[in-house]
Parts: sequence; structure tokens; C-alpha cells
Amino acid sequence: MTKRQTIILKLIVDEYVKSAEPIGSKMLAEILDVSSATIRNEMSVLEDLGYIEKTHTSSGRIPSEKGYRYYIENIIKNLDEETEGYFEFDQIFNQGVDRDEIIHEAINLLSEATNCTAIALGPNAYHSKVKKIQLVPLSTHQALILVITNFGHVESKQINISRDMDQAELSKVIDLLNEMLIDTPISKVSEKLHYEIQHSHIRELLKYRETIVDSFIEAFSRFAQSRYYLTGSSNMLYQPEFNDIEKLREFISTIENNEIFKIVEQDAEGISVKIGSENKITSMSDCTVISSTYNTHDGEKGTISLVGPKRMDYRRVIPLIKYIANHIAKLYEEE
Amino acid sequence: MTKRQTIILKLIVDEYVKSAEPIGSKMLAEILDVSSATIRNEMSVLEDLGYIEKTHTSSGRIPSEKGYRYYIENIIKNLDEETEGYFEFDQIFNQGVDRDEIIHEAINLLSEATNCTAIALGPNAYHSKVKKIQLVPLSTHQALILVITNFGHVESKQINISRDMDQAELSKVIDLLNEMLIDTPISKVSEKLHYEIQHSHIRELLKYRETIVDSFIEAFSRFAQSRYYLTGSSNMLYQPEFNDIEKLREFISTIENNEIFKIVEQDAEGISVKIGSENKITSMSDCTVISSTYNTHDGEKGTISLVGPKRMDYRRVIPLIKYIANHIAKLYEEE
DNA sequence: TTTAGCAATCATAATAACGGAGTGCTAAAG
DNA sequence: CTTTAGCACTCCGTTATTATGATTGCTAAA
Repeated sequence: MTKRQTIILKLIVDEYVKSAEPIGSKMLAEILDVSSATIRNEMSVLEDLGYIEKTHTSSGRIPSEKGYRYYIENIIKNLDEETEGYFEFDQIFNQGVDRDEIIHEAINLLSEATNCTAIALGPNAYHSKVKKIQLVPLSTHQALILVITNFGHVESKQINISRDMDQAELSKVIDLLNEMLIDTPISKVSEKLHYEIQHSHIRELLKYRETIVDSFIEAFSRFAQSRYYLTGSSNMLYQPEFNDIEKLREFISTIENNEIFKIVEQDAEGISVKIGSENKITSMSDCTVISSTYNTHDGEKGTISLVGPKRMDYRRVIPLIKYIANHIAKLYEEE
Repeated sequence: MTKRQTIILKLIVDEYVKSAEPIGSKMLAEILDVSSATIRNEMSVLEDLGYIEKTHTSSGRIPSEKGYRYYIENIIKNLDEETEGYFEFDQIFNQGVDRDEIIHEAINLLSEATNCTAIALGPNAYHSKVKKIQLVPLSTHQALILVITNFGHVESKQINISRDMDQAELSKVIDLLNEMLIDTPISKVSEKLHYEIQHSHIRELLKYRETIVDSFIEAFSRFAQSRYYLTGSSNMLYQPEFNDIEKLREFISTIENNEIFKIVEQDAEGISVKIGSENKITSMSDCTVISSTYNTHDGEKGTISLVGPKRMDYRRVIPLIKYIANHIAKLYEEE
């Protein structure tokens, strides 16, 4: 690919992102100060290489998925990052309130600024440690089990107390559990619990307490659930790509059925861009999903993602997402 | 309105609900075994009365909002309720798991069975009482405040501890707060707190603890937030009323901006049906919203609602919603 | 009061015509 | 070898026209 072809590809992507209309040779001829025929020749080459395509035989060109990928990986990589508009995010990050609230606001702004759907997948508490287990009696036959982690996450589970257990005995069980589980990582709790019940004298005490242990396991399993926040699908729906009513319905269904979380890249380190058919879900084959992971203090990963049409302002959006992910990571460091 | 006119109105509603197509005189003539001209005369009267309308000068008739209302209040009231299909709901209500889960499943099924959007607005804990306040130290400079209600609802708030407060003193503050607030209804906490601080010796102790009290107020304010569950908007979008892409976008926006909760009727006792323009929000002027409240043990109200096109199977849906609301109320009684 | 008959109305679909934007190809110019 | 002008061709989108069909309102007779 020659220098000029690269320039033409860049222009096609840039202009198409702006206008959502196929780009013709005449327009580019004016910009590059050569004749439209020359551009047509070059376009023909780019099309043969698979970087651009036509919507019909006599239309202008739009970038193909391969074209977008080349654009992202080879063209805008070397350009200076635009950092204008970041100060609004800085304002959010510097206001020093609740961390979750900051993340929500940043995600809202991200979605608004890009007209895409933004998603934050919070880290779960799977690697936190048990700080304290507490029993709170509510009535003669009901009590509340509280499990608190070292990062202040609380899960609770209400249990019924049958007639034959008295409060004192219950407290003893809780004391034992505390002794056994304090400072155990949440991920190891289940294992440890089973081991101890099998191998120590605790077994005797717990023999008739199976319901308690079950309630316990349930409360713990909730720590492994990630919290998420999704916003801005309504902004996105006004993009011309969603003028097709069936696509629109399909997209909404995908969100409502939580299928959208299947395509959010949680494993990758750093940033991941999935264009169109690179997404595993067919209903997302006309969308681009950009995900960036960040690491928290306790080694867990969180993710922020942006879902929008393939025609996305990658040059602006990719650095922006990196920027936000970095700042969210910093929020965790501070604590 | 004559007997026959009533029958014709009922038929128009019933058939239109089924087909979503305007109903012509020919069709009704076959059913009622009179000539189409006779039906046309009757239709003309019904139109003058405002119960039905035309989509254009030579179209069949569809029910007007007034027509739907008459249908609901005067025609189907006297008919036997259809109770088929209820056993699937009974199955859900009888499985005896977590209450919230039962409500979610019932709402899911309701939405699926009606192709409408279903909403459950859970009662908030505003009228519960404080059962216990607890301080859990997390580190030397952080602690967790827990507030637990008599129904087992837990709210937590993490606080930073500045250097000049020591743990013992903090505990004393918590003890005082406990003493002061136990068995106080959540709704009275703020008032009581302010009063006591003004009028008793506690004031001295709390003087330097404003941040704690603030954290407190914040944790309590969360009890007043209703929890909600919304599902099935994607089912609904496939109804022919939403073939208009602008309406579809508008509806999604209304949901995403949480505006939909503005039109859910939380005040009414029993069932409320708002048809089209009877809803206060313009974006919902083509929808019907049916809400039913239920009472919980502690005098709070919950709501379940169904949002769909005006062309709704009222005869089936209204009793169904009542049925579900009743059963949810029973779930609260049991505890 | 009911009905048959009929002209009028309007949505919908199908068809045709047309302009415009853009392409590919060819041959000449640089 | 590259660039350019010229030109026929393609196809979309728009508008205009027409045909079809369902339905109505009205009138006059049963």
C-alpha cells in the first residue's frame, strides 16, 4: 500500500465517520488536489486489497472491517492524541465522592460524548478477604447473617431459626465460623468450609446446622457476582445505522437479555477493539465493541466498554477509553 | 347507547385487540347476522358518541380512548373472569424461595404472557424500624457503619476516620446512637437525630462528629429508595404499534431515563388503568399503563405495573394483574 | 327500522419516468 | 509509467401515475 493510498483510506474513514454517507472520488479529488480519475484508480486498488467496499455498483466507498482495522492499527497509532474535552472527565474524577458514583458519572458522560452505549463492569469481591461474620437476631425465629469484607463490601442473608436451636448455640456457631474464616479470601471460603467440616471437631457442632451453612454459601456466592452499569442505549439509537427497525429491535433485545455482556472483553489486558463480525454474537455483527480492563488494588479486574456502530470516531474514542480506565484504576489505588 | 350498540362496541374492541386492523362493517355484519348497512348506521352513532374512530375517511373503525374506557368499566366488568393460564403463576408463587426472586419470575412471566413491559416497584423500607446500628472497623483509618432494620434490610456506608478520633470514642458514639435510635421508624430518624443533637448532652459528644452523622443520614436516605424491576420491553417492541421507528426510540428513551416510573400509579388503592393521553407523559400518550398496588406487613405499598399499547387484551390482563398483586401481598403476610 | 345499491374516498402497491451521483474504461496528455 | 479528460453505464431515490380494494355515507325502497 502506497503512501497516497494510506492517505486516501484515512480520508475515507474520517469523512465517512463524520457524514455516514459513502465517499465518492470527486470529494477526495478536491481535498487532495488531483483529478477524480486518479482517486478512482487508487480506490480500485484499495477495494481489491479489501480495505474499502461499495454499497452498490455505482456508489461511493465505505470502509470495510479490514479497513477500519488497518486504520486503527496503522494509521491513527502514530498520530498525536487529541485530549480536548478531557477536562470534563477530570472534573468528575476530582470531585472526591463515592467511587461508584464517579464511575457512573464518567460512564454517563462517555456515552453522551460518543453517542454510544457505555458499560461499566465492576470488579467482583471474589478476591477480597472475610473481615467479619456477624449474626443479628431479628425476632425469635429469624436472624440475619452478615458477611463483611476487608474492603467494606457487605452481603446479608436472612435465615429462619427452627425451634430447637437457641440463640446462645447459634452465637457459638457464628463464633466458630468467624474463627475459621476470618482473613480467608472469598474464593477459598467454600473449600475451607468443607474441609473443616470434614476434618475437625466443628463437625459435631455443625451437624444440625446445615441450613445455616447453606445460607452461608449462598451469601458468599453473591460476592462473586460482578456489578454492572449500562447507559446510553437511547443516545445510540438515533444514529443512522439504527434506522432499520429490525436492527433496532434486535439490539434492544440483546441488551435486555443481558447478552451484551457476552461480548464485553473481560480477559484481555489493556484495550480490545472488536469490529463487526469479530464479535461472537450475530446480533452485534454491525457494531464495534471497545473494552478496556483496569486492575484494582486487590488484583481483580474491572472493565469499561463502549458499544456503537462500526462507524465510530476511533481516533477520539480509543484514547478516551484508555484515559478513563486509567483514572478508574487510580480511584482504587487511593483507598 | 342501545344493547346492540354495546355489543358492536365490544366486538370492535375484541377484534381490534386480536388483529390490530381497523374493523369494517362487513365483518361485524357476518357475526351479527344483519346487513352491513345496519352496522354502518350503528357505527355512525357510536362514532358520534365518541367511542370509536376512523384512521382515515374510508377506513374501518378502531376504539377511541373513551371506547376503551367504556369497554373496561361497563362491558367486561360483568363478564366472568377467565382464569386459564393462572396455574403457571401459581407454580411460581408456590415454590417457596426468596421473595424477590418470586416477584421477578412472576413479573417476567407476566411480561411474556402479555407482550408488554412489566414493572415491579418494591416497597421501600421507609416504615421499617431501626433494629441495630453497628460499627465495623476495617483498618486504622476506615470503618463501616451498618444499619439493620427489623425486616432484615441492611444498608452500609463506609467512613474515613481522621487521626484524632480513637476507636473507643467512636464506639461510644455508636452506642449512643443505638440507644437513641433503636425501634425508631426510618422515616423519623432524621427528625429525631436533629432534635436530640439540639437538646441533649449528646450534642457535646457529637460536636466533632459531623461527618459521621452525615454518613448516617446518607445511609438512612437509602432506605427510602424503592427498588424496582423492569422487564420485557423487547417483547413489546415487536407489536405493530411500534413499527414507527420514532415511537420506538421515544419509548426506549423514556425507559432508560427512568421517566417511566413517573407514570406508574403508586398512590391509587387497588387497580388503576391509564389509557393513552390519560398518562401525564407525552411519550406515553399511545400506551396504556395498568398499575396495581399491594400492601405489605408494615403498611408500605408496592406496585406492579404493565405498560403496553392501548390495544391491550384488557379482559385477560386486568384480572391477571389483580391476581398477581394479591399473591405478592400474601408473600409479605407470611413472614 | 332495515336493507340494497352506488358513488366517493383513501390507503396501498405497483409501475414508470427521471435526475443525480458515482463508477469503470479508454485513450490521450504529461 | 502516471495522470487526466471524456463518456457510457449503473443504480439509488424521488416523484408522478395508475390500478386495486376495502370501506364509507347516502339515498331510496322494502
